[in-house]
Amino acid sequence: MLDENRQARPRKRTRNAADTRGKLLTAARIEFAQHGFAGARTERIVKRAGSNPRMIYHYFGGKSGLYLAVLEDVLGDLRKEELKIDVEHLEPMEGLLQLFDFMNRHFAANRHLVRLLSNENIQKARYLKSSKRVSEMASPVLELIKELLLQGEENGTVRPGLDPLYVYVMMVALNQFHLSNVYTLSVIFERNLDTPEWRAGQHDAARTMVRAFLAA
Amino acid sequence: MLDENRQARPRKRTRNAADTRGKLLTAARIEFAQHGFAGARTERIVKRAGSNPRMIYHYFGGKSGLYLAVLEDVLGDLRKEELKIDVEHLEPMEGLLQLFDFMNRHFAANRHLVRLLSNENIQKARYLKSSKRVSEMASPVLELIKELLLQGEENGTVRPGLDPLYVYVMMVALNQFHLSNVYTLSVIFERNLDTPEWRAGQHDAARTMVRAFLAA
DNA sequence: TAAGTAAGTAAATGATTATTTATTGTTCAC
DNA sequence: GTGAACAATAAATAATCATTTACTTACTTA
Repeated sequence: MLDENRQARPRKRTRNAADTRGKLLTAARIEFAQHGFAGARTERIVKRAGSNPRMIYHYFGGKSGLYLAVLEDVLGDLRKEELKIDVEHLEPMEGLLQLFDFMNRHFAANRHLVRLLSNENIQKARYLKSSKRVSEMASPVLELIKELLLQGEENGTVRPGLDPLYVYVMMVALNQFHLSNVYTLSVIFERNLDTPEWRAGQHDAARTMVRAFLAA
Repeated sequence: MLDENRQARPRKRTRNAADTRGKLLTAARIEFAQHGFAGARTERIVKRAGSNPRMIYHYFGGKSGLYLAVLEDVLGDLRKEELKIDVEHLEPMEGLLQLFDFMNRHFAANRHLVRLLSNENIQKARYLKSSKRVSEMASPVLELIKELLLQGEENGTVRPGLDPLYVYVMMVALNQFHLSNVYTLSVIFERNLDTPEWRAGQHDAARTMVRAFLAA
């Protein structure tokens, strides 16, 4: 059986553009998240995708093009999820907290997103800047926060005069920081913070914090 | 004049171990912060330090050794600053808020620290783990927070039952996130967040948040 | 069914870059 | 002052890696 594959292996060559492209994209997402742009190796990407180097050029024009595609892909996913959020019918405070929980879930479930953004920041958003699709990615969540804050202000349940962008950034900070910094924190404090328990505790504390801040 | 330097330039060779080592370290700090480990180029480091490649091996054993030295150096600086903090004589709440302000100042003034940690996290603290000096770096701030929380709990000015580590991590998160993520945030929201004004506003909001959270 | 185009493979290439080698200059202890 | 150890330089080397070239195989459609 093995001998059959050993030397020649005619390797019935399938031909499926969408599939190959998709596999490269997924493999690249993992590689870039794990090593950053400069640390990523095309060879590893290609190997994981079960393809070969030439295909990166065929579909994406090169390593940079592939990287940008990954970035757009991942941010697109976030956007898609965000559009599903339905909190406008809730009490403002409850709505804002559910938004917070949504972020928490999304980031926890998409660690590569956090890593990719972290890496992209180190390079001062060099690649993201060159994306023609950025405008599509502006978070609809900001608008949502704005409305909820306004409603809450009106019915007296939310602290007045808050700037939506600050609120958004702080929410993301509290949900993302512990994820993107678990490793160094764990080493420095000689304690493994990369556990579901710790994350649950941190989310709890963070949620309390947000509520205390938003309350009138 | 120019001709004199042109071809031979005997280049009176000075000999100063501490100085050369220091210059390499500083140049490396900038380079690694700007490009991450994989993206950093020894050639650029050496050029900026006015030295030459061989010296990296002479003093640090190689690129990895230099990187680790930078990391330890930067964290050592943080530690040194932290030991100067004197807030134990203050009211607990005031003390905690001043701690928060200290962090804000330190991170804002040491952007490379933020970047280096960010990059180190992408690699899952690979190099930091191998440091023999990590134990020296455990932040004394954690103990400080613990004491202040206790005092505040006793005199009824601070919310009881808070875990110092969560408090610490959230404080760092609120002070660091907007720094390590300015670039992507700026692109996504099509608005320059890398300004003193924006940072001041964010610090203000964050401070209010911390106070609201800590209050009894 | 033949021609043309897209998808896929294998291997070479060429650039970049960390690391070494070989050598020279400087300092300091004795 | 001499020699041993250290510091510095320049140039070579060896490894790594993105990118190309040349070629083969599958699919489409006219």
